[in-house]
Amino acid sequence: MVVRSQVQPPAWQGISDAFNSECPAREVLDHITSRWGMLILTALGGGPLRFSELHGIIGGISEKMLSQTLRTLVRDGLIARTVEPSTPPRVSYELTALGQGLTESLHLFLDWIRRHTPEVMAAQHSHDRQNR
Amino acid sequence: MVVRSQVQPPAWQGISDAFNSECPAREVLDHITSRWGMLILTALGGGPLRFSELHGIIGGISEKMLSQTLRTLVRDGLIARTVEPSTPPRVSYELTALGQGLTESLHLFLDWIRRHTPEVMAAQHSHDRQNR
DNA sequence: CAGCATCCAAAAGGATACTG
DNA sequence: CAGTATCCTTTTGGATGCTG
Repeated sequence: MVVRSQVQPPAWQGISDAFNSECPAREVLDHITSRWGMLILTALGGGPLRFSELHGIIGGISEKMLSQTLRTLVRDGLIARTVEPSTPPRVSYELTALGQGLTESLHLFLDWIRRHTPEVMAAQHSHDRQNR
Repeated sequence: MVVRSQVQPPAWQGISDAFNSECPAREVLDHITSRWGMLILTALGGGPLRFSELHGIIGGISEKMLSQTLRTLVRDGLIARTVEPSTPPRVSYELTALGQGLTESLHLFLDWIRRHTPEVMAAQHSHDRQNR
């Protein structure tokens, strides 16, 4: 998942460590900003949800990718998985304290997107007219 | 780039429109959180940079992906491309007003990652020991 | 320098079928 | 219900070579 570039200087210091492809922060960034990671984390911001609820809320995700992304995020300590041993089994996912802190900055980011998507669409159309 | 799922209800209303795979906000989200988009936008937060400077700063990116991602972000109106007609040509990229606003929430997000990467790594190792 | 075009390898991701 | 396993398609992305 992390690109290993051999030509990096040994102790690169920049605006963010994530610029360094060797840094573990880059892996964390990749997990969170993966195609479905951000949507899953944001969905759980409203409280615990079960597998099928997540599947219903997030449009277009396959069961495979939901389960796969959840596993990664659970391993990262951002999401907790709870199993109620019943039949049928009830499995719910919720943000850990760590994940909770993350989603606060995440919400600001998604809010920005929601508010400014019209401007971006306008820019796209304007750009497409230029290059016709 | 956007997944077209036909079973979405016509007027889905959720926490964020990005949950709807039909919504243009999802495309904007994908562009920004694409593998290199976030790093490029953050790098430009410090001021205008030329193509080769970006290539040097962002570890592991190929010229192809840099150029491709830049084109998308320019089309989205987040980045401006300026050409000085000289030989050799000097092309510089900088954030537009729109892109500037975005990077503010982006910085909060990357800051969180930088501060909490150690906790995530600890969680990963703890999780790996559990499932050994 | 700042790229685009082409080709190819690798990874991501979807559909389907199946399990406890 | 909550997944896993398999297969297969699509997408991503790197390497290389070429251009104004």
